Amino acid sequence: MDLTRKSALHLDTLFQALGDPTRLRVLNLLALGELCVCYFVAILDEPQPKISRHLAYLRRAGLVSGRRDGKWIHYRLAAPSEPHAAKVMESVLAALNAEPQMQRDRRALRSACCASKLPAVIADAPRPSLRPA
Amino acid sequence: MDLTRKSALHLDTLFQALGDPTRLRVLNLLALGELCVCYFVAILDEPQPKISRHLAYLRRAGLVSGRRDGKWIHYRLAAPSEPHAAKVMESVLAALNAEPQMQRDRRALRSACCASKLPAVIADAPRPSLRPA
DNA sequence: GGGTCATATCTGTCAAGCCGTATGTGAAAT
DNA sequence: ATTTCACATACGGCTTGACAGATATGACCC
Repeated sequence: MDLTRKSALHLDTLFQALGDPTRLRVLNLLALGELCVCYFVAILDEPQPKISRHLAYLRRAGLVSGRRDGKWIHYRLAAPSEPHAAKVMESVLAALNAEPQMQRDRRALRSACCASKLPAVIADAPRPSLRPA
Repeated sequence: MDLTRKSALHLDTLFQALGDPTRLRVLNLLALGELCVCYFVAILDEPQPKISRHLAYLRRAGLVSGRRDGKWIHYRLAAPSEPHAAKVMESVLAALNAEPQMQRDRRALRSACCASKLPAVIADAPRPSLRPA
């Protein structure tokens, strides 16, 4: 499996990748910093195969890249190389920031991260280091 | 038929609407000003039903609105009401501006507009008044 | 080695999207 | 009234995408 990002990112394929609510929720969380898969599963409360499929889609579209770390795979945002596309992504993340659902997700991630006792699914996973609010 | 724009424009549906090359080409031309359908057909060199279908899609997504004028129907961009979504659209149009294909389309429209002799398909249509370059 | 955990992929099903072709509609012209 | 013009929509076929559920991979631990 190739965990690095793929490709050219023509604008229409970029938008296809953005055209799904689950993928937007994933990107929204990634804006806070690198995360491993189990965090998406826990925070978004979706089945693991569903999360993995959407991550693979985002990877093929070149929007995220993954890095293996023992049992875990950490994903991070991959800024598009084309500067205008990067600008678009910037405004997209800003727009996500304003949505109530996305704000809830971010809050959930932040509090899960600092909690003394974690839910079982992510108890052993390496703690992400989130961007400061 | 309802030619006005529709609706709520949640971000994922916005991006679904942007996820097709023909629709991006249509939006790119509309950035120059209001246009009637036959101009899209002529400039993009695509069959008329195909253009109409994509215009209907954009209309349902709330990105364009139409106005009847005798036999012709003029379409224009409809800026999203939500300010962050409007920002996104702004950066999208800027990104389109940078693509060679889109630049070709715009040049083709500009020269078609000022030509003394028009192709038959748009010869009788009202001349659009484009934004200055 | 086997077992377990985190993650990825396969399988089958269903809805949605895109296309070309054919046909419908509404306004103008004859 | 019939025709014509500009545009919209309906129909059928093909492709893509989303999902749930089951299974495979790859790293770690015993």
